[in-house]
Amino acid sequence: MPRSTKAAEPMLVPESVSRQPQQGRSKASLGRMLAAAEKLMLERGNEEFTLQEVSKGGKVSIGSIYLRFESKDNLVRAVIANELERIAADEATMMAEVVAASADLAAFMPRYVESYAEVLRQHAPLLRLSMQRASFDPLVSEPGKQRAFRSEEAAVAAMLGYRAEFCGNRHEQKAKAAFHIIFATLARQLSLGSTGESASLRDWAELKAELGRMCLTYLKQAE
Amino acid sequence: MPRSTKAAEPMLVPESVSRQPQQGRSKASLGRMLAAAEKLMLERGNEEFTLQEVSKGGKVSIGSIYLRFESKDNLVRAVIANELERIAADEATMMAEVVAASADLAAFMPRYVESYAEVLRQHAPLLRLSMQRASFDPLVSEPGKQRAFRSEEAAVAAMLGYRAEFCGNRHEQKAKAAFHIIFATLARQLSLGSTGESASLRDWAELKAELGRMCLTYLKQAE
Amino acid sequence: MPRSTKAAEPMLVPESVSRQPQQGRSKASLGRMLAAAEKLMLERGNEEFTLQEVSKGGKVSIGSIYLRFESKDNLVRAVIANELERIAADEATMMAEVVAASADLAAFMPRYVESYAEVLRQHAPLLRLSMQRASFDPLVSEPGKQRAFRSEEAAVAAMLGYRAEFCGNRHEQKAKAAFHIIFATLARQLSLGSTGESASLRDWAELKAELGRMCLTYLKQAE
Amino acid sequence: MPRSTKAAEPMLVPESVSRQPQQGRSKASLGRMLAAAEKLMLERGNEEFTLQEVSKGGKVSIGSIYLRFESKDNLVRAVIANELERIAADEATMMAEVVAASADLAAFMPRYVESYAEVLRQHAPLLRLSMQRASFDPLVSEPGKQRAFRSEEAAVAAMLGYRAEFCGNRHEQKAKAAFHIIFATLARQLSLGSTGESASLRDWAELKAELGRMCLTYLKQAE
DNA sequence: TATGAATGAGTATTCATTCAT
DNA sequence: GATGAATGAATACTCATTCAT
Repeated sequence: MPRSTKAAEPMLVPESVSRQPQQGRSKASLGRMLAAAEKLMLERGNEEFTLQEVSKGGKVSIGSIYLRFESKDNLVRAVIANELERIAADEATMMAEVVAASADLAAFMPRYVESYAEVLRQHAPLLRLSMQRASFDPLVSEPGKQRAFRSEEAAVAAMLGYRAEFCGNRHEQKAKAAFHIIFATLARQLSLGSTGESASLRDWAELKAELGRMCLTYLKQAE
Repeated sequence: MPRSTKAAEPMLVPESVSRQPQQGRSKASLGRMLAAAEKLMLERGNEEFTLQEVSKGGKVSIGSIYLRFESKDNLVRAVIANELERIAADEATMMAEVVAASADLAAFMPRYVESYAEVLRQHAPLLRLSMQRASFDPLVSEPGKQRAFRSEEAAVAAMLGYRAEFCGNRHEQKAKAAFHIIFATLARQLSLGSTGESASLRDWAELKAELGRMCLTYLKQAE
Repeated sequence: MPRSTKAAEPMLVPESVSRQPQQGRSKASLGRMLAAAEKLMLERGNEEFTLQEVSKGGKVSIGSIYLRFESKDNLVRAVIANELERIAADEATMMAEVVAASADLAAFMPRYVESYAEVLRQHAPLLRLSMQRASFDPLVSEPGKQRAFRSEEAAVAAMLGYRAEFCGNRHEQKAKAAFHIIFATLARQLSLGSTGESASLRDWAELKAELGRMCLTYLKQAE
Repeated sequence: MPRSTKAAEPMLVPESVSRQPQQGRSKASLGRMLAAAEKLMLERGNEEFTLQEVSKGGKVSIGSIYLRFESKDNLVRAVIANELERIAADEATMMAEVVAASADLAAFMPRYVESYAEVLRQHAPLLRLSMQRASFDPLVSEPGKQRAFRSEEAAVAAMLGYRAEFCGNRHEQKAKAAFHIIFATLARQLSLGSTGESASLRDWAELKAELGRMCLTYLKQAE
């Protein structure tokens, strides 16, 4: 793809890039082509595979792929969209569990950092591909932004559940800042944004601990 | 490049990817080809240009390019290496100025965050390319890590200059954590890691302020 | 079709390319597919359409098309054959009227040229497609020749009805020549043979008049 | 080609579709690719060949073809343009000879018909391809029209050289009509416009004779 | 040194035809 | 009879790299 995309519906749910609701045999073959494509994307990179390979690996004909997807680009987007849906679900579950288990902010913050890190870590490989692609494909970046915004809302809401413990009065603002800083730090450590210069701190576990501590101190003690 | 790299010398100084110390006319034409390549990379992306275009834009023959660089990949790496050197220089200057102007940690932290953000912002476009490429090219990611490590050392040293004000006794560890968190947050906000999901906080200026405040509180008050 | 044709029955009546005498619903759907194909052929060219499109436009399944026609080629031939039948009918009617209305050769010739031109003009679009296809498909060119031969016979017979006025004694030969020249000139002017270089005479009406005059003079006065 | 063409310079001289004036080895390889393409076009039809085949047959690399021609379409156009130039030259020579050898119109007309028929016959195969292509490619049809117009001018001028013998006073008009009728008849007989329904007159030699006679009678005796 | 013409492997996409239902 | 999902062969074009001059 020469780094440009057509008109474009802004949503990246699997339905917007795939073609028809499938069932039975069709659904199975759709699954096989998505799985084959995902495998290749993870091994080689977002676009570094051929449809020939997907056809072979997924035991589907080339024509079948074009029956479901308008283009190779849309196949790539579908793989990403699928993963983003799984992540959103995991994130929601995680957040509910963390809130339920945390009596106060001091319990919440480290647990949240740790759990969020784990969710991201589990999905890191495809998340990385998703973010790489988002850097030039609006059909991926737009819905990605939506999703990030909903993550922020959920996290901010959870923190504000402990607002009685907050210091100062810019509660929401501070919660937002905390979320951004947490996400940025975790993403970087998991090399989501890129691989390059991350992971130089000997102890990643340690950074997570400091991150929780920092946010806790910030929310409770910064004016 | 199909995501693989040959032998691979681990350094990415301009000399390791370029061929020989140039002089006079040769040096000028080397400059023109680097400038032409950089322009194209910024306009289109890391590899989305042809050597034909570099040849035209830089008024150098294709043969000349291969006289200086073993491959197109090495040309790309040289452009990146050049920029990384400029960044390192700017960063060192910036750090010296910030330290000189800051009497205590409360003065240092916000000024450092602000100034570092500015340095990164100025170099963001090529830095973005550099990080994209680092995600699959060890010849870019390895030296990138080195450079990041030196940035960390400098920042940690600067913060430790104010260690008397630190709370607790894990001084170095906390300084390292602060640096990581600052860098990750700034990088993300500048879309260095990718573009996708960044920049959802209304006020980027505000995030920088919070970031400084958070680190300050953390260093001075977290046990 | 890569310019080759199988076995090949030499007739191109609709029955030879279609499969069975249809009736009721089937006949209606046959009509719809022929109409849809004709529409597409006129819009885009002889083969520049897909069966998918015929299926959609004619509200018939792809399978249905293959139930009636052995191949896409035969569908195209059927569209052409249908049109050729319509033309033959129009031509016969036209000829009868012209003869009935013409007392002598001086009345007949211009009227015939004019009327024949009108018949060809009305059918020009499909006639053009027919002739394009005939250039490489014997299944179209062979029956086309038959039809042209019958046109010639009818025209020659009509002219010979006025043989008393002919000069010289190679009556039939001259009538044939006149027919050929008339047909060739009209066909060219209507861009039947191709589009290219036709229609450069300012006044097409004028050319028809000259054509009639020329043939009249030729038949009555050439030795 | 999906039957549409870009902006388009209206001329179809070899220079407008080819890329650079060649010399030496380059010129030879350009010649080989044109010859190979022409051979394939004559065997199969205008576009019914692959560049792979041209590469093999002409002993040139695919890349070389694209070095000379922007597209396969332009290669086809170049083959046609070359032939059109040769035809124009032959036609001019022929016309000069015919005029030089003809004392009066009675000598000129049959000789002209005969000679023009011969020129067209010699070039018939490629001329046929040219006209087929012209039916949908303006880059071929436009210059084709120009060329036809110049043919008309030359023929009309030649006939008017004998205007003293003309009857009536619409001299130019009649000469034009005669040319059109001659060209149309010859073209049709040579199956230039298509193949289909031509050549049904037993004796093609005879038709040419009648054609000459008809035009002669027309010019000298039609009022 | 310097040039830039020549090379040719590699790949997304279309669409006539088949055949299980 | 009717359907339309599945098949997969076939092909124009790009561009990094080489090497004769």
